[in-house]
Amino acid sequence: MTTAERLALLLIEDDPVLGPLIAELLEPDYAVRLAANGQEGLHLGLTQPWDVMVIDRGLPVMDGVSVIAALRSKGVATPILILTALGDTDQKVQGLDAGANDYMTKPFDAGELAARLRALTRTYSTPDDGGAALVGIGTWELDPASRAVRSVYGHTVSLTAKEAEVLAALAAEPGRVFTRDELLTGHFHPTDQPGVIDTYVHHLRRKISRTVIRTVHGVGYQIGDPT
Amino acid sequence: MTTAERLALLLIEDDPVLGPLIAELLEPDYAVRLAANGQEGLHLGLTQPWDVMVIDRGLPVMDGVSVIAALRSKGVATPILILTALGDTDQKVQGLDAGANDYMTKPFDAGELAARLRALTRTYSTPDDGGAALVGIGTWELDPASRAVRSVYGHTVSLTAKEAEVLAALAAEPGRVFTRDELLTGHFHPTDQPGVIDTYVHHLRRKISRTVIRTVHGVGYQIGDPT
DNA sequence: AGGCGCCCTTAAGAAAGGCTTAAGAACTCC
DNA sequence: GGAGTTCTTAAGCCTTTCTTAAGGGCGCCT
Repeated sequence: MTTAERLALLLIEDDPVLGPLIAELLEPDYAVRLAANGQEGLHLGLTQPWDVMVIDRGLPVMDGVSVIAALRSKGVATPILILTALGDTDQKVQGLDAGANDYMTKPFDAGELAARLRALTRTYSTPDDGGAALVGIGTWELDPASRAVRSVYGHTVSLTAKEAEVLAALAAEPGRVFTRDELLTGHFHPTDQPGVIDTYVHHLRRKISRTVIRTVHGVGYQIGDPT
Repeated sequence: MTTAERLALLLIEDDPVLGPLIAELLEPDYAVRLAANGQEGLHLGLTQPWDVMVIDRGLPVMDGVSVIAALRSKGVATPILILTALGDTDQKVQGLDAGANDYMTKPFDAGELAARLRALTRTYSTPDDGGAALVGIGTWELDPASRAVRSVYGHTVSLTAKEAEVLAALAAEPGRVFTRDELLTGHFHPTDQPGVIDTYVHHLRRKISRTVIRTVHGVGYQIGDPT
């Protein structure tokens, strides 16, 4: 397989025509899961790790903005692009206020959507001299000091101490593969099982993005570009 | 984790139809507690921390304006929006005079109510020339220097010395996370336990707003968003 | 294609930390 | 000196976080 693994994308769109259409449009580049209503989408968003979400604003029963607010309040920091048929400024502000990372109005250009999604899922890390590091994921940025993941719009989602330790350790040297034991030393109790790391990696993937941390089978974990 | 947790809203409304209706309307965005009369509402308002209150003007037994006046006299500065069926100017002035921060007449537009509540609960911090910082919540402004919370309508609610010290320390550097020990040094007796801080934080939350001060689990407290 | 590890995911108990309350001490202001 | 605040402490309860473990799924190698 020469192609890199496709990113997991959660699409929440109730329109029976537009939903499958967008899904098909994105399928070549993303593993798309379509949720037809807000409740189903919220549940999927909370329980599985995703790389990015595309959410319709005008959903029946549970509004898109409410879904985003609920996800963010539960500590999910995954990048979200919100779609709407209406384009006035108030709604744009409201969507971004609720915790969206980007915003597009229908009808939209397929190329632009693809470009915006690429921007949201682009990861980069800038190692710091002090050992701390700012890790960037699309419009998100991790601040190790306050253990918070912050978007450029000012919304923050906080990590727990251990989650932040694992992420910081990996981010300190982007590209390097760490074994579980290496990630344990210095930060965790001497008695901890290497399996603890697996759990925190899972937490981080669910909270931020499925692909922030790459698994190197038989060795350990890695962050940053695998070039 | 939690940043963007839902805000706690106290709704005091005696109408058996309108009360639950408004509550349901706001539930997606707020954790709503409905009080069916002024006495119950006043008690809840005094004993628990809230982010915002919506109070009906025409309550039986204890009038909405009286409830507001009582809350303010006890040092509660939480933003209050007062609702009424009657829209003449006198009553509007009376409500605001009593200490309300905003005013709406029934029947009202759900979107407008939501917008006004957002405005009342929006927090911001503005660094002062002198190095101190002002923390704003809706139409309130907290001035750590003079230990007072002042509304644009001229009402003030005062804090105690220790409450103001904690607030001032946190507000001096918005976004920075302070440990309990850092908050103790310089201002408190050398013998004081770090747990004192917890108590004052609780006081500030009850008096002003549940979310002015954010807890960073295992580390300390933080004010404002590091924008 | 099959077997063998490794990894993912979940759930649940344990531990730690924070919240809330109440009550006595200290302080202020008449 | 007395009444009313304000300050401080501490204890119990509650929430969050940490840790372990086990089952199922998936990738890798022969």
